[in-house]
Amino acid sequence: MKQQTGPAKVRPISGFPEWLPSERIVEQHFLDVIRETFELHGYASIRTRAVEPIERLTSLGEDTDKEIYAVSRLAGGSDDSREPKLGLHFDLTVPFARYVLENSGKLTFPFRRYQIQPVWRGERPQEGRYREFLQCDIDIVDVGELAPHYEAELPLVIADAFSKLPIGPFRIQVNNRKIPEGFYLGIGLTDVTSVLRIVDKLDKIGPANVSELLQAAGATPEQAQKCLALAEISAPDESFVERVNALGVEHETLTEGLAELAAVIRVGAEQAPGLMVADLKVARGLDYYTGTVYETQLIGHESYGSICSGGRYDALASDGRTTYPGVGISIGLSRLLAKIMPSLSASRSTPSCVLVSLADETDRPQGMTVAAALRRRGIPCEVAPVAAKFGKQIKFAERRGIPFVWFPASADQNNDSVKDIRSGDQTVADASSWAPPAADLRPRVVT
RNA sequence: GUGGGUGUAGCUCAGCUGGUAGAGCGCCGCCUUGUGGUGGCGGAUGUCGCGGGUUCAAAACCCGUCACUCACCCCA
Repeated sequence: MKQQTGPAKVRPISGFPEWLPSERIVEQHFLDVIRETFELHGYASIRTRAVEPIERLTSLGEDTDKEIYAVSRLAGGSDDSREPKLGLHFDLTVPFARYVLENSGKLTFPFRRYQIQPVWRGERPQEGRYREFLQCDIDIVDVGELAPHYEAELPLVIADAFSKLPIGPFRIQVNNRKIPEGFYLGIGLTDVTSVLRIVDKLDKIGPANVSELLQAAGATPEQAQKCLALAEISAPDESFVERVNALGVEHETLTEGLAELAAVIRVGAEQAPGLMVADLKVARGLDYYTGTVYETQLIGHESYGSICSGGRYDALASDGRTTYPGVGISIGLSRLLAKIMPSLSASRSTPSCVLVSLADETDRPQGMTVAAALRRRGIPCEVAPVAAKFGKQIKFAERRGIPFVWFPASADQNNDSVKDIRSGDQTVADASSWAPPAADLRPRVVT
């Protein structure tokens, strides 16, 4: 047996990102804003377990199962074989659909909920693509029928949240699955999924390559041309309907999709001009979507992909007798932050606003009393780790970005005083009444 | 899963055709005998990813392996 000389070297695990304290402050700010906004719009919070029976996760599409992380006891023996095999959820919509079925008798419909949790996908990581990441999800489900106006509501909620965050300009692209589906069927292409998948690459590989791939998949040059013509349609208003009609393809599903998308875009144009764009190439990977689909890109970072996606699903939650159609959209918070974190920072790496200094270790009780008085009034603070030269204690605060150092009264100073170490200003202060400027109370996100 | 790139100090990296490790930043101490930031002086830190091979000699060359990373696939 080989002798272990020391602990194994610690290493990051690819695809499982972790933030430093100052970055986590930024993330928490985003979480606070998103949560407040969701609640402002009346969404109730739920949390679901991390695992679902693998069967439930895989019943939705062929592509998903290879991404699922299985969960089992390390020492699981034969007595475990009766339990369902478990997997970590890869999104929040599937667990939510299960939760609705399980609690349908206790929920009131239409039910609107938000859910902020990690999800797991066993993919090869890349920039902005992780194996564990945070999603912030809102969904609305109803019994039997779901009013179409909800499909316009969700992007407006997202826009409200994003407008309060330092992420720059963004655009929500909306499409309706029925449009490409009806269109492809209308021109005689029956493998809708494959065609969608190819057309989805348009931005990345260009029209010529898309055409080539389509023809390799069995389309005629004319069919490929039509697909491209449809995919290239994009409009901030209902004008896309005429442009589609001008292509001269007729199909019942297409007509339905056009009407539905037009309704969503109309509301968007009224309530939030410039936010939504009808973009007929948007496809969305997950195949449980049946109508409206959303993607969101940061303007100027289009090739980064979508940072917030979702859509309408009519058949995801069904117990055989009753169906609960829903519509949802999810912020890929980890992906969003990965892109913009380099341009952001926290004003300090700790919540502490004040460091209470100690002239001598015997003064610690006095320092703790000062700290308690500050905390009673909501001022985050901590007492110096050791009594040291004041210069060292100031440096301790400075390295963490703590803006104030408190000096308790001493033999040569009758009063407590507090120093703003950024300006150097020091004033006499009383722990029962002094307060920092509001802007300094909590760490801020700065751009 | 497939293909490319990279692994040297806490961080960013240098290290030529082999001669057993360096810089900047950061960190610590002192100048500064209880109020920091600038400046000066001094200091600590590496299984050179891991295992094997070639060689008198390997961070360097060869083989393997692992990790990270980029692209494909797919997606937030």
